[in-house]
Amino acid sequence: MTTDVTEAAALADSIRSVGLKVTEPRLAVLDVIEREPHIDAERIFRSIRISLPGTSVQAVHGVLAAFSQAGLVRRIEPAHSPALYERRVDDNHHHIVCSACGAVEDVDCAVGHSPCLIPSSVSGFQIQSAEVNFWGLCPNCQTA
Amino acid sequence: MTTDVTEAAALADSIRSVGLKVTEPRLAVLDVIEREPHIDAERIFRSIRISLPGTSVQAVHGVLAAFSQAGLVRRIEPAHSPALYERRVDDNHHHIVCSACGAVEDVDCAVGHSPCLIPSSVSGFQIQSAEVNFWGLCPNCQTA
DNA sequence: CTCATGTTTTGAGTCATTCAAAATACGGCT
DNA sequence: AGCCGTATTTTGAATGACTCAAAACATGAG
Repeated sequence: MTTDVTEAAALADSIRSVGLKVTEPRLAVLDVIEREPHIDAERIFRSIRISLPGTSVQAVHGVLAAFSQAGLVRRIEPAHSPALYERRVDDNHHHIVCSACGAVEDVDCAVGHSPCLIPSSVSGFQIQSAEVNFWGLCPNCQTA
Repeated sequence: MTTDVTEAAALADSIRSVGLKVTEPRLAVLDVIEREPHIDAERIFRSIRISLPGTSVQAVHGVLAAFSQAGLVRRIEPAHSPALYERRVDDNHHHIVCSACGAVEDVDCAVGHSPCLIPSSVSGFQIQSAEVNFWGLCPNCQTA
């Protein structure tokens, strides 16, 4: 549950490496995201408030905004869900969401790197990125 | 700007065909979505309030909820945008959004019907649908 | 150790949407 | 053609997720 010293140092290093100051709230937030990917701001807040009694949800949003902008975490926004955050940031992977319980898992695209991500007609658009979300039932919800 | 009689009748028919009652607000909303796809609730409201002075945004949301549930319109929720509505509902097409101005265009997947939409590993999920959003710059925003 | 600047706190406000109760209108039936 | 039950809209309030702003505070460069 608790982070050991070397782990904390690693987190601090990643924060410093993107040019941000290392603070308690930032360490705590990054730690939670690392431990539980695809988590939303509210749940991050509930997770860190035990060790950081003075924190607020707004503070968490502030930290997350800084992290996202710095490229330290990725923010995903599946339909019908608040924004979720994860640390896998450099590979363009996608997600599968359980339409029943909301569980989220990472998915690598089947056809290689980004093949079907070059659509036939783009109406003159200059494509920058693609976002793919699968919807389905997770193993648990299939039986229930 | 105004809908002629046969057009109105066609709209009424599609509404009836999904088992919903035909009302002024519903006709107006469906008409606007047909005329301007990828429009949000607020803009639909502003568009119909001229001919329907008594309407409210909540009413529009009500109509849209009924339409979506009945499968008459499709609701899409791109990141950083309110929900958008469109009438193309039976083909699984995707969208490209301008990251500068928010313009949205339809996109058919390049590799056929839904090829890369079968991811390699699905963690035991039973896939129901896939949602693909491209992000880029529209022709206008490329020059500016 | 000190201080400027970056962060967090605190509190309020916004946007998109939903909920609930009362008023109203659609359309099947006579 | 008119009536009535029920679906729909109106009206008003409330929610969830997030943003904004000012004041208090902490980090880390010097």
